[in-house]
Amino acid sequence: MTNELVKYHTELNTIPLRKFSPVEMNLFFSIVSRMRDKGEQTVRFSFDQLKDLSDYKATANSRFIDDIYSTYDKILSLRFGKRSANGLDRSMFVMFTQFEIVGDSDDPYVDIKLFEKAIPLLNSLDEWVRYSLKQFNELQSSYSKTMFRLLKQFRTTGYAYFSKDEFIELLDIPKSYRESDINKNVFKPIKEELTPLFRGLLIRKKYGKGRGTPVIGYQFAFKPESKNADDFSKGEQENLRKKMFNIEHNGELSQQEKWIAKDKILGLKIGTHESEFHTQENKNKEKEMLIDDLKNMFK
DNA sequence: AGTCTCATTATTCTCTGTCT
DNA sequence: AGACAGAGAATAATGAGACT
Repeated sequence: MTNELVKYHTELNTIPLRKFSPVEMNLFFSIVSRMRDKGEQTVRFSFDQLKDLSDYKATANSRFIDDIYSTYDKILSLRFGKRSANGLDRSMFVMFTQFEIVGDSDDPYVDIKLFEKAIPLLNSLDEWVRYSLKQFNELQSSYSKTMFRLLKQFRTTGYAYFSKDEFIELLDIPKSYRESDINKNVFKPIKEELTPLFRGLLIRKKYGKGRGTPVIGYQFAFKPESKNADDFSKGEQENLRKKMFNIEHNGELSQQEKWIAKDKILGLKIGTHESEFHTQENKNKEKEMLIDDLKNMFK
C-alpha cells in the first residue's frame, strides 16, 4: 500500500468535509484513490483491502462497519455541486449512488458505484491534485489533513493564499472561533504535522486596515516540488531523515515546536525530546558543578 | 461490554494593544 | 474614550484507543 497515490479533480478539493473525523477522511480518500478511471463501474473493496489502504487501526469488524457507515453518512451530507457566481443557480448531488456493505460473509466487502454526475471528479482529469495516500493517512489532525490536501494543489508553485473567509469555509472552522482559537486549534497542529512534509513551510498572516488590525487572509509558502517528483517512498529511513531535516531547517518553528514535531513523526510521547534535552542540560550542569567542586578543593 | 486515559476540539475569560 | 482584535490561560466536551 505504501506507494498508493490519490489523484482527483481539484474541484473535489474545494468541498469542505464537514465533520469528518480523521478516520473517516482516510476511508473516504482511500475509496477515492481506487475509484479513479473506473467510470460507472461498480467497484468492490474487501474489508482487508480497505483497512490496508486507510491504515485502519482498530481491529473489530463491527466497529469497522460502523466507521464505513458513518463515512457514507457524511458523504451523503456533503454539498457537492456548483454554485454560479451570483449564487442563484445551484446544483447538488451525491458522489456515490451505490454503497453496499456486506459484512456477514467469509470475505466481507463493500460495493461502491460512482454517481454519473460525479464522474468528471475522478475520470479523464484535465487538472488534478495528487499526493501520497500514506502521508495523508498518517496525519492525525483533521485540520492538518485538509491543509495537506489544499497545499498539495500548489505543490509545484509552493505558494498559496486564502482569504480568511475562504480559509474558514474550506477547513470548516467553527464560526465561534476567534483568531486566537484558530492559532491554537488549527495552525498549531498544521505546523507540527506539515512542517516535516513541506520543506521550508512558512505561514504568514495578512492584515487589513480598520479598527484593530484584523486578519484578512493567510499566505502559505514552501519549497516547490519539481514537476515530475514522484511521491514514492524511498524507504522508511530516508523518509524519516527527510522529515527530520525539514523540521530542523525550518526557521519558523520555535525550539519547543520542533521538539513536538519530532516526537510526532517518531511516534514518541509528546515531550520526549524536550525532557531529553533537559536531562542532557542537567547532566551538563552537574558536570560543571562537579568541576567547580574539584576546583575549590584544590584552592 | 464497560471503564480508563489521553489527545483533540470547543468555549469562555482576562489582559493588552490599536484604531477611529 | 470606546470599540474592536489578538494572545494566551483555564476549563469543558468529545472521541478514539487500550485494557480488562
